[in-house]
Amino acid sequence: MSALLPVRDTLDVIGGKWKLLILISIWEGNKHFREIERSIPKLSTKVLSKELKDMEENQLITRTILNGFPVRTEYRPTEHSKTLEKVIFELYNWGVNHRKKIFGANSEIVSSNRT
Amino acid sequence: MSALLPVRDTLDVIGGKWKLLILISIWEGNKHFREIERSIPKLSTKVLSKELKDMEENQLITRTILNGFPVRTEYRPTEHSKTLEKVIFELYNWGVNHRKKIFGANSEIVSSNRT
DNA sequence: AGTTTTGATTACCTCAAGGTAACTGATTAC
DNA sequence: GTAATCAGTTACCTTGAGGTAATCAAAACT
Repeated sequence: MSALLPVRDTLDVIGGKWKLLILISIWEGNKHFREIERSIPKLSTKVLSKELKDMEENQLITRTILNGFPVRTEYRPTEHSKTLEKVIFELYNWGVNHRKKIFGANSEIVSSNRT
Repeated sequence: MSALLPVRDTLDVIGGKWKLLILISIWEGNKHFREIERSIPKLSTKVLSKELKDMEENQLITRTILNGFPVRTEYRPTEHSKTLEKVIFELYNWGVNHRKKIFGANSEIVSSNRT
């Protein structure tokens, strides 16, 4: 069944290692390239650059170049990006519940095997 | 922020190319290995085998071996798996909306560049 | 004996996401 | 002139998900 296409679309938009972290960083108020980069440990400029492009294409953020002294770019979240909050909340919710189901009581202790 | 850990968990469980297709196939009533395999074009036995194991670990399905003639295994969806329906619906919903936003009117025509 | 069907496992290959690191170009400050 | 800061780009490498194909074991049928 390809009623799954829209699901795939969504997963493409928020999937991958960095997209959500970057989006949240921008939601939190980080506007400039280096600012966002510094707010996320281990994130490289190459990956950030690519992800920001993707996110702009998907209309999750806007990019504005401020001409001036040491050249600044400003990234801002769109209203459209805010509609993701509900989706993310559902994913979060299910995840919390799933952890309880799988690990029981000690959900916090087990499985910190992710970067 | 690692409040994203549960989100990652959820994405791990439903992410990847095949997991949702397999889950839906089982939801639809397919019970046996070959039956599931045949219901999903291009899915190889190796991948199916691996995904079914993952899904069993994540308590989305149960596996029962029926001893008999040409050995049969029975896969069945759990109640826990049903709690994913809401999540999938949200992903679907957002995806549909996103398509409209990005492609406008001709959402159906554009971007069938996925297998 | 040989083929078919079930449910897999194993070895090998491919490809894209992501990681590493060096470099560009513009401008201001030292 | 040299360094620093901003916003990237480019070339190269690594890793893991997934694809391909052969093989295994057990029983039933022919």
